[in-house]
Amino acid sequence: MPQAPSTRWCPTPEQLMILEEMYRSGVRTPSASQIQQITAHLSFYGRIEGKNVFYWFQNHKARDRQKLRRRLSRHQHLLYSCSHPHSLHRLEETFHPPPLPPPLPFRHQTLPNFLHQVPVTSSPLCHCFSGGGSREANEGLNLLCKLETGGGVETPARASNMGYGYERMVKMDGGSAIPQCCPRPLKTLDLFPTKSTGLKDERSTSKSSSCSTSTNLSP
Amino acid sequence: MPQAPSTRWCPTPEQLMILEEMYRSGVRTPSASQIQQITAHLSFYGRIEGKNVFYWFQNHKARDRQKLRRRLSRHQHLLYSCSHPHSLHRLEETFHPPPLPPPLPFRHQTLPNFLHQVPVTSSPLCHCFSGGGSREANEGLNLLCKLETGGGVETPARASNMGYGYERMVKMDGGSAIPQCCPRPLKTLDLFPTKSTGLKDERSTSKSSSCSTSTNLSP
DNA sequence: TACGTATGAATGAAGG
DNA sequence: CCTTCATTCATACGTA
Repeated sequence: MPQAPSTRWCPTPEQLMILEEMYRSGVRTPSASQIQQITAHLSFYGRIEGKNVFYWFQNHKARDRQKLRRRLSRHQHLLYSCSHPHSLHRLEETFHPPPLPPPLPFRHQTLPNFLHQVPVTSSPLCHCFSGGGSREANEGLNLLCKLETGGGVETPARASNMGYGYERMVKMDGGSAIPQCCPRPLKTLDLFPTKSTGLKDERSTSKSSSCSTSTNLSP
Repeated sequence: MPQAPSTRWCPTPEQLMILEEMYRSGVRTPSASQIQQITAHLSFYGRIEGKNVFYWFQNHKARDRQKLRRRLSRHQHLLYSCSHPHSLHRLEETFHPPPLPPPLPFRHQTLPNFLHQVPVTSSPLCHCFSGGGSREANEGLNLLCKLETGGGVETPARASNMGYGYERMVKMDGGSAIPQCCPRPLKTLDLFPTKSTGLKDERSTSKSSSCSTSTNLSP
């Protein structure tokens, strides 16, 4: 049997190749229609859904960035100790030998074609998903910049100024009408009997939390 | 050590259960005071902040909408392909029946209640946060209506609002955008034509300086 | 058999 | 609300 209703999508070699090619070409965050097209095309090589494409790019980009960040921080340490801030800028160029295809400046090789809507492409598929170039193009540098500046201090304040959504709301409310009752579930409100079945799996001991929706009790 | 300063909140099973129950009951965008109350209650089951509740609802709502959209979109595709047997593109949804876990159905059993603005709540907690039932009530229908109407045909110019995460695109593609992507790598296919009607569509093209996909050599 | 890695998928959190 | 990012979960696969 070919396979059971595999729960998870797995790219076929062709699909993967194409996806990577596109990524290399600069596609990082394909738009709705792009994904649609990509999906349509890739579906020729095997089962695939839009979300797969979406996730693929999302993950790929994130991981790419992650690696880069890792490396950067590592090297940063070295340089940092040398107390030569300006050298950081050349960092990436300095050390990104060949391990992974960094957000290379595709701009000057393949993308331009798309930008002109000229079908000339190394790969038959790519030009279809050109998207824009500049954005992705800058992305690489941008990332580097961000990383560089952020360096070791990541995630700025999180409590101070939460953001637009919630914080603001709270402010508006001014904290007035809500007389936060008791810190514990009111007796009357005992809805769901807290099953003592031990659902509390919670890896509290773990360093962080995880959130697996219980909806997935699969094998 | 109970736990390190976990960076991220993760709902305990109880919290999650309650939140879901409330959501099912119609709570979609709790007000500040509601959030506070909810938070107060949930805090009994574990650490939790108002913003967590806030985000949870926001994300959950979006996700829920995604599913709906996806559903509709799939439906569309089916219909589309039916009325257009000519369509070459075989959408994944079209030919792979039920390979993936069905996006469990919207609680039509519960929603109706709100529609009547009847605070019928299966859980004792709910009534505390009933807020304006009607509001949420309409929200549900509203969403459905919107999706249904917009889904089918050439969606006016409402491509702007799509889910997030991933489905945002699915919606856009709606049925109009899909060019004729052959099931196999074409030689010269037109890039995404319909791109975006006029919405922001910030991505691919850097800043929509003026043109769309064309040469957008950065400044 | 037991880890370590790669990666699809999911979701909390923000920014705007 | 929309979009993106970061983290994390779960699993398949490889290697010792």
